Amino acid sequence: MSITVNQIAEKCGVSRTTVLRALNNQGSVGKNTREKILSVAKEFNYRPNLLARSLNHGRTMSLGVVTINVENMYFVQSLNIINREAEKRGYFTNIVVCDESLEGERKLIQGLAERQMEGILISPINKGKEFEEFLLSLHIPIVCIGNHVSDSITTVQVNEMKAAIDAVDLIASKGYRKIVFICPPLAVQKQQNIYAHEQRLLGFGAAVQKYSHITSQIIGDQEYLRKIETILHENPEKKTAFLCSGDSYALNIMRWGEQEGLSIPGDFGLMGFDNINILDYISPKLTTVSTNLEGVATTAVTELLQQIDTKDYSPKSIYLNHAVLDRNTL
Amino acid sequence: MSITVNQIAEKCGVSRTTVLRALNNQGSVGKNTREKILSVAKEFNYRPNLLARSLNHGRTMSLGVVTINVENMYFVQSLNIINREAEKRGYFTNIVVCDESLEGERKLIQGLAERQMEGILISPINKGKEFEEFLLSLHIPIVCIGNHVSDSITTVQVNEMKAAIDAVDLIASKGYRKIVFICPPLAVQKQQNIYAHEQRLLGFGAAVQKYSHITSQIIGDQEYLRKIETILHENPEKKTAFLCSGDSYALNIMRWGEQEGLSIPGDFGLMGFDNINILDYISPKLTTVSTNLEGVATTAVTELLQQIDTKDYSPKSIYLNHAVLDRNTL
DNA sequence: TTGTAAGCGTTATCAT
DNA sequence: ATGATAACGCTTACAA
Repeated sequence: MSITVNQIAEKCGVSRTTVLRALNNQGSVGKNTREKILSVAKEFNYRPNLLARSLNHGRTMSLGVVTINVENMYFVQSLNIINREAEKRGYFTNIVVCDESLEGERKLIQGLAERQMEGILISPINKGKEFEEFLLSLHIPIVCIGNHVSDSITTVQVNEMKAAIDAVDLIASKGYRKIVFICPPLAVQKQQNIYAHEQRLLGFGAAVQKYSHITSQIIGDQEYLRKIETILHENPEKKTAFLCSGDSYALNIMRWGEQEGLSIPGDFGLMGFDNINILDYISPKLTTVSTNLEGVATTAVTELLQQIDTKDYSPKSIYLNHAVLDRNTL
Repeated sequence: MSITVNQIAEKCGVSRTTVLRALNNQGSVGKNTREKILSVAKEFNYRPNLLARSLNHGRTMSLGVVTINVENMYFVQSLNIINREAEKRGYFTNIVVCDESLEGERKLIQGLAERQMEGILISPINKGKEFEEFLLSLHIPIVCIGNHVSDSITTVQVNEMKAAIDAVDLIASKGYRKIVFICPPLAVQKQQNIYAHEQRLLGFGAAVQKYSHITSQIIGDQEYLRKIETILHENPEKKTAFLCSGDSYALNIMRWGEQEGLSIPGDFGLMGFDNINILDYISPKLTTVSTNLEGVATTAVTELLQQIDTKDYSPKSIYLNHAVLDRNTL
């Protein structure tokens, strides 16, 4: 605990108002008193208690950011951007990690609200009516990044469905005759928010219909490597590509392919989603879709700060553009 | 803003003391009053203001963690661990990002202290007497992870010097005749805390002396790729290995080698430091040194929490064991 | 130039 | 079973 204004006042034999005036350089203070106050403050390392300050003027100048899991890589890239943007505007950014727990995410959001964060950014793993109501009940500006909870909550995202359609079009244009979509287990949909993946899946379904000569398949479970193996064995002649709803699936497939002595795109085509930053280190260069995380993050903070400023929390849906990155695995 | 205890009291026509008793389920409250209070609280989404609560009993149950840059990968791996460990003990973890700015780091630490964090974890990029005094002046438990500031500040780390010696020994045992150490620009040492790298460099120097048949060289600037090229051209017959003080240098060298059509370890040996988690996705498997981040992080939180509990902030230096990971690039 | 008093929302102590 | 009061550290009128 550092010294308080009251203690300084006592030590200097003046009132705390005077101390405040000296410390904050406002109002007028006698030269001697000012000097004495400042010297005592320095000597005892006076440091304002921001809890007290915030408590009385009702502002903390702090934002909360809930992140799933820092090893996840996806959302992590946004954190620097969010932080930089918030700092420019004088806000302090508090990041908390929910470690993939649905319950944990709720508790953290609650905790941030109780700590009087002025706004919260999330890429939520919770979903559903109850969660929506929970968020709304906080009466704090909240912006969702990537994952959509409800139209009553502001969301910044890319059009994932359209992105998936573009991805399929690219694959089709390269002459593939079979496209397999790899995504998270569909069973978790009931509890967990995988909106982005769902949208991509929808896009995939819509897109493959356009190509009557292309067969399609969906793999939605953890055993995808084994299934891929089967597929490649059963249709050795058919030019097959795997479209992954997430680069990390693609990376695992690359690693597996390497072990099996398969070449990409020689033996099969591969495409990811998200353009996570570790792709820079990986070869061959993965063909993927950039979901414009930088743009999404920047827009999300800007929107959040604007809601705080204007006190207008009316929900918006903001869509940014994605980009198909045609690299070396198709 | 949610409803406050006072407002509930007013609405229910009772005193705030009674409201508190009802909300916290302690003391005795009449059945009717209790029900009324609880229903009003629920209706208006009562949420305790933790700023006020903390102000009152002087505890925030929050820890601050300062991270350099989430793209950096090195420290990021610890964040989940820190968070998990702190949560077990009932603490809330606030992560802030300093974005590689020396000034930023100081400001953030200050900000965390002003927000009454009960303890702070840092892998500091600042160094020197002044910074040390700054940290000490906060009178808050602080634990440094990896980078050392001064013996007056508790630090949890591995013996980097010994680790570097072990690395050199491994390289020597594989028959290399020239070892080149790649590290950050030495010019930044004056301002920036690169203690771990300095220690590794010292270890490197000490180790190569033991081998009279091995020549050594140190590259401490950004142009290392060009210099490596020159070295390989000039001594084509000499078996050369590059020991990098950080896996990301090694990854860049791998990428470059690939572009140049060089094979590892065929054309040169390569070894990194830290065992960052993206190595899992990279092939060939990089030979490196694990600096036991998990252990360091766990120990750091535990130590921090202990200091908070016991109110004994006396500085310690805690060393954990490293492990040389002999994989496929030597 | 300096001080007094009330208030932010919560809690703890001591009454009734 | 309920309430009054002071306190945490800071801010902001409003005096003097």
